[in-house]
Amino acid sequence: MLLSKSCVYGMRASLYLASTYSQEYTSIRTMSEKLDISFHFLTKILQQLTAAGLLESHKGPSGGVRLTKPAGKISLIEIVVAIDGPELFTECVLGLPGCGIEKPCPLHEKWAVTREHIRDMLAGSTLDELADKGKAGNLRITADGSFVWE
Amino acid sequence: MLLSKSCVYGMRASLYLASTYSQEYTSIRTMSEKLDISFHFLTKILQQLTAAGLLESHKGPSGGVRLTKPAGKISLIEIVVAIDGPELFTECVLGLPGCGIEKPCPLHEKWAVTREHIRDMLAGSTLDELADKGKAGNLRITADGSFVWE
DNA sequence: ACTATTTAAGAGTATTTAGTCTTAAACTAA
DNA sequence: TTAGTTTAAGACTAAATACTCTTAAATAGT
Repeated sequence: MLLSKSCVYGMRASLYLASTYSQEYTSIRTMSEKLDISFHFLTKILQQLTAAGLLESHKGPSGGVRLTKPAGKISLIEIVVAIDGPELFTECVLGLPGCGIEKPCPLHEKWAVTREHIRDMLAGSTLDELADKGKAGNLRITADGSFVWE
Repeated sequence: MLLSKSCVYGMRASLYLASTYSQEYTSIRTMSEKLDISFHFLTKILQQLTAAGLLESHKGPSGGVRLTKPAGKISLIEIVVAIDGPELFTECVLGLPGCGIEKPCPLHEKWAVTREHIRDMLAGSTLDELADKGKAGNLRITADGSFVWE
């Protein structure tokens, strides 16, 4: 699996937030229900995004979370790095510690190219671009396709 | 992590076998020591490659495993699919079941391109190409770099 | 036949990831 | 100030992955 489940859930929730265009806080409970993700688990994941500065949260009634930046300024790679860490883009595909120019593995060069391709794909995908595309085509972000963009 | 540890170990062992150019069986014990991989764990992994038809094994004294095809005819993708399965190349990056042309996720198209890039990289890397490169540059296939190509 | 060697197979353990549950703390509104 | 709502945090459980150990089966050499 390329990305952890936590990471994928974080991406889906971020897309949800991007789709609301709202300055208001969105409650995690609401998101968990619409996205069909366990509330407590989603809470933990969004705490990571909050700690990373991608979201800000507010407690109490009418509290919740919201993006700290315009959705057009947030790309998927920020979410991936915040949750899964930078390892995908820094580590050897054979898992060899310190694999680099000095003493590379046989796959080092090819993997470096592929890795950059993955990074570019994620860095070139902003939340608002994907949310707009999702809205326009009523695309799926839940397993059963039940999610309705607003 | 892109590939499981089992998969990475299977790749390293396959590179080892490719580097020996040998028609003989190589014992798993020897490989486990030179590659610094737990013997029993490596045995299990190589059983998967044997079941997939990439290796053939022989029991008893002077037994072991060997490639069933010339190393130039085996590419990394065969090892990846044999051990990690085809999911990396078939599944949605957001983990949505049945994500496809009919009802895709917002990342579907971009991921399809990236996925093919990864597949091409693995399909275009044969064991003998990598083993030759490893030998020529004394490249690393163990964590401590202690492995010596023969 | 017997013994040593080697892979096969299955049970068992450890670690990581995924997910749940409970309590605390912050906040809003009445 | 009290009650209800919401995120924060930590302990806990479940499942998947990673790894270990034991026994069986096959084989080769004596």
